[in-house]
Amino acid sequence: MPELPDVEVSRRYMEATSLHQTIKEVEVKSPNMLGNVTAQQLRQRLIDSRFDSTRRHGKHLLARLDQGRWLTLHFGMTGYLDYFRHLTEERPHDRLLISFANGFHLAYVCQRMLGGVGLAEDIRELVTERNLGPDALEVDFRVFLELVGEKRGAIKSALLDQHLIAGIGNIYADEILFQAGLRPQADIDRLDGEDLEELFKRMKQVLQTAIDSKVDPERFPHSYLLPYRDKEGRCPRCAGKLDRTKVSGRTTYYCPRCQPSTE
DNA sequence: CTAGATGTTAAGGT
DNA sequence: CACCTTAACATCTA
Repeated sequence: MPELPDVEVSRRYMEATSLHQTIKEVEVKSPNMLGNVTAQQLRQRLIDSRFDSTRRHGKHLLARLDQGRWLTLHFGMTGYLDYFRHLTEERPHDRLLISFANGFHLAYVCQRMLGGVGLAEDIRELVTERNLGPDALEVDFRVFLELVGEKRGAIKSALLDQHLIAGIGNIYADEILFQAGLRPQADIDRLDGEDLEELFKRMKQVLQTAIDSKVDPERFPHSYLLPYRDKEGRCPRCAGKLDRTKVSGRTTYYCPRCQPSTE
């Protein structure tokens, strides 16, 4: 679930469900997911406070508490939010459970526990602490060029590097490169200004389109790679068989015809 | 039973 | 230093 578009959709979900309600109870179900706070500190900060706004930076979601400070959530590979009324027995993957005065609950669910929960003074603190680059939806072309220009190696590695630009993960890196017609393994040094401009535009477009589609692959444009991203998958543009390889240690799908080698 | 999965980081090698 | 690959984290599914 959780790359930039997924986190943005979660942010809007939280915004639509969980603001301005007094927090009555906080249960830390998996204390090992807490980063820079203890369960006790987190409970103390949250209980009797209310969320009054949310922000996102890259794959991090932040919610401001009206008594100061921000709750920070990272979803790892399997995290999401669930706002619901009735608490049932079997919710094995709830890691943090927040209960509001109106009787509803907000659960931070994370099966694989690769994410994390913490507190931050403000967004700047989080960005500095995690050494994050600018958010992929906010970065402008000039800065994008500067950042990418100081990297070497495969272009996909640069897109995945949260310290360079924050928000893009394995799935959307492949989608962006497919839309830009660039091979994921392409050496950054071999890309010209036109390639980089196309990449920048497609990065914005793909991320925004995914958000607008509520990250539901069925709503994605038919020209998108994502639904075909599996063995036996075929290119939505030329119908040729996709290639599968590893880049930056991550499984990578691309169309060898529509994403020509820069050799 | 095994391999692999949307993330991040540490460790070792080139 | 900068890059690459691998393993590890905890858990489930094909």
